[in-house]
Amino acid sequence: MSKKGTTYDDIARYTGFSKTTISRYFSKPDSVTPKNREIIAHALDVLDYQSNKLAQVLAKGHTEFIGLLIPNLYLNFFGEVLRRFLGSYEQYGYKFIVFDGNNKAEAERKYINELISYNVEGLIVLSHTLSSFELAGCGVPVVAIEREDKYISSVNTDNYSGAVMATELLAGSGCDVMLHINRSGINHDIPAAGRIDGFTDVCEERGILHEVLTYDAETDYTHLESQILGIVNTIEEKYPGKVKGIFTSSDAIANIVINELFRRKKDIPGEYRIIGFDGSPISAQAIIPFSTIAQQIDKLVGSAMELLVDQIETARDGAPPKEPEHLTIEPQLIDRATT
Amino acid sequence: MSKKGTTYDDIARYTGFSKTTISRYFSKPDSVTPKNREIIAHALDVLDYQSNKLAQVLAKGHTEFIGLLIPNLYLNFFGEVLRRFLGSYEQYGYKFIVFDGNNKAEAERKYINELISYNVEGLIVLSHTLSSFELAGCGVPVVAIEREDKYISSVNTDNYSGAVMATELLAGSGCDVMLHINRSGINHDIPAAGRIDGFTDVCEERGILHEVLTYDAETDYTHLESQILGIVNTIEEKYPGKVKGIFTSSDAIANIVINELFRRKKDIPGEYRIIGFDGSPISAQAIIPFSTIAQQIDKLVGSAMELLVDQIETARDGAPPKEPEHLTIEPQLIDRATT
DNA sequence: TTGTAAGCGTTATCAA
DNA sequence: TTGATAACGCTTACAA
Repeated sequence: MSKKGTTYDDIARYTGFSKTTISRYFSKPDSVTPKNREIIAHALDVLDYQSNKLAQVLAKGHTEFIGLLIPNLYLNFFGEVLRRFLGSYEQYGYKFIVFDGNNKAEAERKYINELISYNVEGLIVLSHTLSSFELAGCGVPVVAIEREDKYISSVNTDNYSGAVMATELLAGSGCDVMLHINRSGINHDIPAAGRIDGFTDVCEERGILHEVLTYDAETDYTHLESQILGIVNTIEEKYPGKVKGIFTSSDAIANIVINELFRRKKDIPGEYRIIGFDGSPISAQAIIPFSTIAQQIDKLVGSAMELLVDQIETARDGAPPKEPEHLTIEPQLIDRATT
Repeated sequence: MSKKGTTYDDIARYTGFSKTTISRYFSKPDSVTPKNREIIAHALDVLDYQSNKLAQVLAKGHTEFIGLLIPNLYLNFFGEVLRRFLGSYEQYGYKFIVFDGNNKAEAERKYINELISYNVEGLIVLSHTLSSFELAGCGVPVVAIEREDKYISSVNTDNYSGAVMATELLAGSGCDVMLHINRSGINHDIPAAGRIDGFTDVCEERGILHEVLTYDAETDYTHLESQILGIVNTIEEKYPGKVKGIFTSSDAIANIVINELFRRKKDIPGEYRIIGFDGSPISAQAIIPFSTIAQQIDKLVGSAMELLVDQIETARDGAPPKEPEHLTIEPQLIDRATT
């Protein structure tokens, strides 16, 4: 360290005490006489002491670091999640080392290794590139959020129940046909698959005409937009004159749909009724603030931290790891002008 | 550490070499015979060795940690900035410990102390709560982005030139009156003040009727929106029938203005011409994708990293800190349908 | 209440 | 090419 670097040794020399006493001044102040405490406090001040957590960590064994693996920050959802985790510092005292894996498996493996070698005590994983099986074997507690989670603990939004709420809201208002827009090739083991199932189940139960329309994994916004505009065309052509209820798998998509319908001067919520998913800011900032199924991000994050901290603490005690635990957070219906 | 924790000692014992040789195997492989290298490699594999960077750091003195202090992640700008910093890992190898100070000075001080005690080698500061004077005294190199920067190095968008571009674009298209919307009480020592100056200077130079309209620091989106809607009313009442050029200090505000004017079926870009600032996604996703002055976030971040890494390296050599350096990045005009 | 000494997992400096 | 040995800054028995 080329920095100042006042150490316990310096304080000890300056005060005439031993290193141990200085250490105890911090860890067990009561075991030092008030008078000596003052002496040490003074020395600390004079020598401008800055604690060195890293040395502390090495000696003691826990870093209070948590590794955070996110897929991107472009989507508001992940930014919001990250913000809550960072904010949890006040409550839990864990610091976060964040990596953006960019959906590249090799990169994510590398980052996990980096994280492990910095002795992170746990991992929060939001990216979906690596299998939970692989993650389970990385040597530290792992908690997943909204991703495939067979072999690791996780916290997920109850996507199925959210989809049911959305679909029932639309169905209840008497739509002639129900449409759901989602990405193609959604695998059944990821939580978000519940959005499709919930939609389909409600429609079938009620015997309403319905269809799931899909788009390919987007490369960027323009690509996504052009695909969605294509879907809007399809809908217009296929269901003219009918009252259409549209449930989109994200707010970003709902926004594109609403913009286009608004430009075409369609009647919302007369001919079209629309509801998104996520509860991201765009739902409130769109040309028509729209209804959405809001994920309770604070609860997702809060539960994830509780799960992880609990596992970290049992790991510290040398106890064997517990069975993976899966928590579920209910989403909330935000009813706005589009339904 | 309750974890596996294979160490050089274990490898040494297993192979019959000394700790030193194991260390050298990693740092100077050439100084170990190929044959012995194989032996060690094999032991590493068998014992499932995971390197311990923390111990390495303690011994060698640099952490390759950079502390990042951001004001929030709600604004897309900061999320995007964070994303680029995280992405710079590939190039520079620095890890980031991120804190969200939430604009609370006490919290930020505390976080800086935390960061220092984790031996971060440098600090990137985007939050604007603490003075650059205070930051300059924190003992490690600091680089600021888009904030007051008198006593520390910094990278800023050329806000003045961006405002000039925006204003000239509007003025050149023949507006009767020019309006600029910005927050009230902008201090003159922050870079963003250039947005007002650029606007005013161009208008005065060209002798165009102009006005700066301000709103109070927002508490949340709804609060901001209601203030902006008030401003839109003012504009409508004050300048009926005139061709109005509006330059807003952010894309978020431009979006609110455009939504409202669109709802009121105003002619854009006939009666109203609008340009935002930032280049955030909303400018492309709005009901009318709008013109904006885009900050080149990749360049801001790239330059900040170069500045900081340079300072970190001179600090490692024990050299005295250099004079603060101030870099400026030109923003880019994105010309869309609203101008 | 205080001090001694060993240890945490590396790297660095000498010798051999 | 390899190995002792002493750091790095702190914690933690165990003694005093």
